[in-house]
Amino acid sequence: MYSEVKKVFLQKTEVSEKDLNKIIPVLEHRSVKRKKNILDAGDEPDYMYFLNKGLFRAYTYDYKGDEQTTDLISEGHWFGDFKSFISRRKATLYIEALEDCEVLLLSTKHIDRFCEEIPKFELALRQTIEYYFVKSLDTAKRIKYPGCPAQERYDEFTRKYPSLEKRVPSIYLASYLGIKPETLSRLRHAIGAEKK
Amino acid sequence: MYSEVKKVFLQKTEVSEKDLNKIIPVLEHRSVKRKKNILDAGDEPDYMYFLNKGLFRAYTYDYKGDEQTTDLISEGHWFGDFKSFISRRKATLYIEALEDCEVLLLSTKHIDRFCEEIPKFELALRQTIEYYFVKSLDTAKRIKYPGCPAQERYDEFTRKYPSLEKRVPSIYLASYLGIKPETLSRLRHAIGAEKK
DNA sequence: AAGAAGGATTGATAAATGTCAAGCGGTTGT
DNA sequence: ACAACCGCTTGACATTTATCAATCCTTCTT
Repeated sequence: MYSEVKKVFLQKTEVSEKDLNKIIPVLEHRSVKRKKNILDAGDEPDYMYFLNKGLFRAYTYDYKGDEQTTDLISEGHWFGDFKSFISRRKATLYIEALEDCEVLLLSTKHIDRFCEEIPKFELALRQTIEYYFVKSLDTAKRIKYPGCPAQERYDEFTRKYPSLEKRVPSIYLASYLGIKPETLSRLRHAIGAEKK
Repeated sequence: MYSEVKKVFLQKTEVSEKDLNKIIPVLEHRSVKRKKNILDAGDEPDYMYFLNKGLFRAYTYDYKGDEQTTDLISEGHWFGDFKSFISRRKATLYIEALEDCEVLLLSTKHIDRFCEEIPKFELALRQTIEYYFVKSLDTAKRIKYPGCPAQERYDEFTRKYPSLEKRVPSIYLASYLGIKPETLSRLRHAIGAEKK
């Protein structure tokens, strides 16, 4: 149950085994069924989440009122509405399970306490936020430049996340890539044809 | 010379007047002529910048080798290659003056020292990074969703930064919006016609 | 002041992608 | 098992935007 989150802490941060013994016990556990949301816009910034098993997508509504998938979250990652967490304002994101999921929860209160008590935890938190900062810079870069064909973005995605491509339903992947499902379908088929 | 940076510190952070007296004296000053770069990809993460006067743009090269303007920086803001600064790796951005500029520089060494000596400075730095984090999330959202016409993005820009619209040369604004200069020109003209 | 260079406009055309509509499987629930 | 539904695919067409080329207009240089 906790082996994955321990591994991530030990490999990616400087938090010690001893500190982990304080953190692990306060983690809550939650199962989230497919199609259920673990977070909705308007929720208080009460938790950050760690994904043990399953797959989530984050989405918002665009200027037209249509859902737009902004992020895909796979196992072994901390996630949540970082913007909400940082600013301590209500969430603006929705986060939905694409598969049945197992999640560990760390409350904001505990996070604040650990930041005071465990210097390396504060560092780890900052690094995690920075990681997502850099990721969002890359996302901004990814989405669309004049003349950059959707093909390019799709290829990059399959290169980067080969395993996700099959797990994510086309509608959400298309939205994530900034295209329509029909276009994605055609891209995929065109590739098959190209390779003969 | 330092009134603007003082104002920003006092208004946007909890750094005290007394702390400022330690910070201001170590600020370096640099003039940057139009079309000159204050930062190039490959540079060491040695400084963060504060823009006193003028206008900068940040750019990178896309998959085709074409310049892409990723950011526009106006007076009264801290700027630099945050990704490079956070990770302490060489810069990947280019930052070019669009007008003759006056810049204050704060070295990474001093930043690290102030982080140790002035708790509120560390907080201010984190807040600044978080501000840009949120901004980059919005940028990612801004650029392109399926069916979102360039018009929409252009309108949003003029609403948000009415003063910048006239100062930024069309080629760079177009690139920032993710369209070609010709398209931007047509959009602008179409608006005039619409309003009759 | 004349010429050169670069930016901005305009027009014609082509390419990419969205839209709408229909049909095809596979899954789910009763 | 059957019907209803949902997600995916495919086709025809419309729209948006890029591309290419020509010209105009500033600004800068000499």
